[in-house]
Amino acid sequence: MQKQPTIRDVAQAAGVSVAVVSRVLNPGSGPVAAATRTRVNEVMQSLGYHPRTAARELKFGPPTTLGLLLADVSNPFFARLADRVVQEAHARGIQVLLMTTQEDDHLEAERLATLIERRVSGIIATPTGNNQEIWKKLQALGTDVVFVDRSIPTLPEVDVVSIDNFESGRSATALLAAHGHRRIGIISGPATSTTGRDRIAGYREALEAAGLEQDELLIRSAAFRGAAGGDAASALLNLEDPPTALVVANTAQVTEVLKRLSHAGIAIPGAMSVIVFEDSPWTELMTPPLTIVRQPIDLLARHSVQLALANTSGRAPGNATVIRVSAELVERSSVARLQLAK
Amino acid sequence: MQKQPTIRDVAQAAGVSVAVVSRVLNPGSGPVAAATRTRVNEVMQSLGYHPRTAARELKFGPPTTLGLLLADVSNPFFARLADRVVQEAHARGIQVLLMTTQEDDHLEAERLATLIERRVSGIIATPTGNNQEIWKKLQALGTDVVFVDRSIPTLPEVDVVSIDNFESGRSATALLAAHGHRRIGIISGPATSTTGRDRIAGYREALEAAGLEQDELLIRSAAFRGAAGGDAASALLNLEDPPTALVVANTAQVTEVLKRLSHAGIAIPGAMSVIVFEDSPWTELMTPPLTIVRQPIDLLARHSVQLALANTSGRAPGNATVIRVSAELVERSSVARLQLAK
DNA sequence: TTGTAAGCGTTATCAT
DNA sequence: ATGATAACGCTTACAA
Repeated sequence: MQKQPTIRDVAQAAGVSVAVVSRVLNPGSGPVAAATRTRVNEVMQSLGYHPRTAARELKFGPPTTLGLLLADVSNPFFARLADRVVQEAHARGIQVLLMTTQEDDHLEAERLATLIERRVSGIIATPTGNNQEIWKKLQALGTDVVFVDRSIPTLPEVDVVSIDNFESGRSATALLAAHGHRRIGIISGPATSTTGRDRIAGYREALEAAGLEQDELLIRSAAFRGAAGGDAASALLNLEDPPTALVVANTAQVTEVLKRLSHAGIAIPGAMSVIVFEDSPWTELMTPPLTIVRQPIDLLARHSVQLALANTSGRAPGNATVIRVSAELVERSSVARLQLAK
Repeated sequence: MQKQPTIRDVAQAAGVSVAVVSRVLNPGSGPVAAATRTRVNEVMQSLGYHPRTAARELKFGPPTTLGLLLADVSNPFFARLADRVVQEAHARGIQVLLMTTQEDDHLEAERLATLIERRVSGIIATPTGNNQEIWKKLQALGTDVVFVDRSIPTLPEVDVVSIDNFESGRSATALLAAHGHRRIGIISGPATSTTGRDRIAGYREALEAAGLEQDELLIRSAAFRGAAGGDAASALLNLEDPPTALVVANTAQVTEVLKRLSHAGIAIPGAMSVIVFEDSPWTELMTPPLTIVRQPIDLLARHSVQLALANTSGRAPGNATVIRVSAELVERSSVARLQLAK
């Protein structure tokens, strides 16, 4: 346990002033003789000197840290997003403070408070939907806020990066309709989430285009986490006229749904066609391999980091950047033509 | 974009000195009249004041940030570990700086450098195995370093939290031997990783206990990431006397291995029994449900955070804390009795 | 090319 | 109970 050397120690040991040391630390900041530079560098080396970030940040606001506020990192989708965001950020010399909300807006508020205190330059978040005043304040403070995956409709001034949920919901549903299904169920996130809302809108559009009747009973909003997805599945199965096809619009819910189907002895795709929003490697290893909507996580991450670092602080209100990347419908074997024979 | 109010602004607006404001900010630090306190609080509220962490950190070394340096967050095991670590840390008011190495020791060195500059109080890491001097230096600097999941044998002075890899490898292998298998293959991490090393040691022990011959050809070390696991599987299958059972000792490799088996038309568990170190929900949904070694991620996370925050800086060398939690062998259906009939 | 000194926002030690 | 004021480690005019 040794005491950390400061810039002053280095200066003294090298026989120069702190200003000189600072200049060799930040190259562009001023002239320094080549000989002095190497000498100072040597001293830093031998002393094991490392400039202290906290002290640096004190001078100018630090565009050196990004907040990443996710619902839940144990969800593979968010985990991979985090992985990519971290890599993108590091490539630009930016560090990432990771926080989770567990979909709890109270926790979210707490996290945002510490993010404010840290004066992070940008925040990439999957917002719970509440805490709107805080988000506004953050922006007013000059923080670059980017919503990823979902957004808050009543906060149009915030940048958003997500897939085209409407189109994804539409095309998934259309695929099922094209296979002859007339009773198509959809399990989606909470009604407050734009993700769920847009996917359901796309779903409705597809039904209409296919001339199918819309039945509100077939539309289930379930919490993102926990067993809610499974409960929704059970409810659908217990309908007097149950669906023959399912769009499961959330990663965390898929496993629950599949468990229920399996327990109920409902075969995929024989008795039930399934499409899921998910892209884990294991979807391909299932029996049968699952037809999925693949989200381009790399793109989501790249755009998010880019926006969060854009320093668009002083822009006119109303012109938020909205980036919608298209998701890919990957057809495998969990969707089959409807068996007309009962 | 408004300028952030400082403690001085608050003091002025409240008609008091900065010292008083500081005292209401840090309750135990000194007396302040109840009336003044509420007035100051009101002013802070209306001004939207938030104390700046960077300035605080400048004074005393900040036990307020933890570095979490993982190989890869897209790996579900690490992702869930990250999730738990973040929650544990937040519960104690600590923030987490997330970094990844991609198993690249050069990247690791860079990340460690920034962690040093940030003066984090502790680091939880899955080390690549190199950069030993840097780890030592970190400790000398008083940083609480904790290796999780794996460790570096030549760095015995670092705290470690992991499952009992030896026992896990042993019991998994013993289970296969008990099912009559005599040719048991193991695919593990790189030989440099303690994780792989210990699991293989346990594997050997089990073979010996069962009176089975050890064949080095059945032991495959493969890189943690990429398709290496699949290649190892192929190599094993091409042996003149191929194994009838497999222990796959790494999360990321499992999917690759299963793909190869599937492509080769080798049925599980009919033609090949399989045990994997993995605990994603999907292992249960596979056909057949996979027999797994389940790692108690919660415990790993909790102990790691605890150690990383223990501030054991000044302890005598040599008495590093090593915590081994036991993993659970969950028997499902991917292990079957060896079919003697060829 | 190098050195001096004044901040950055906060806490802590004195006095008052 | 409150108020000046000196740190903390670094950057940056401005001087030399």
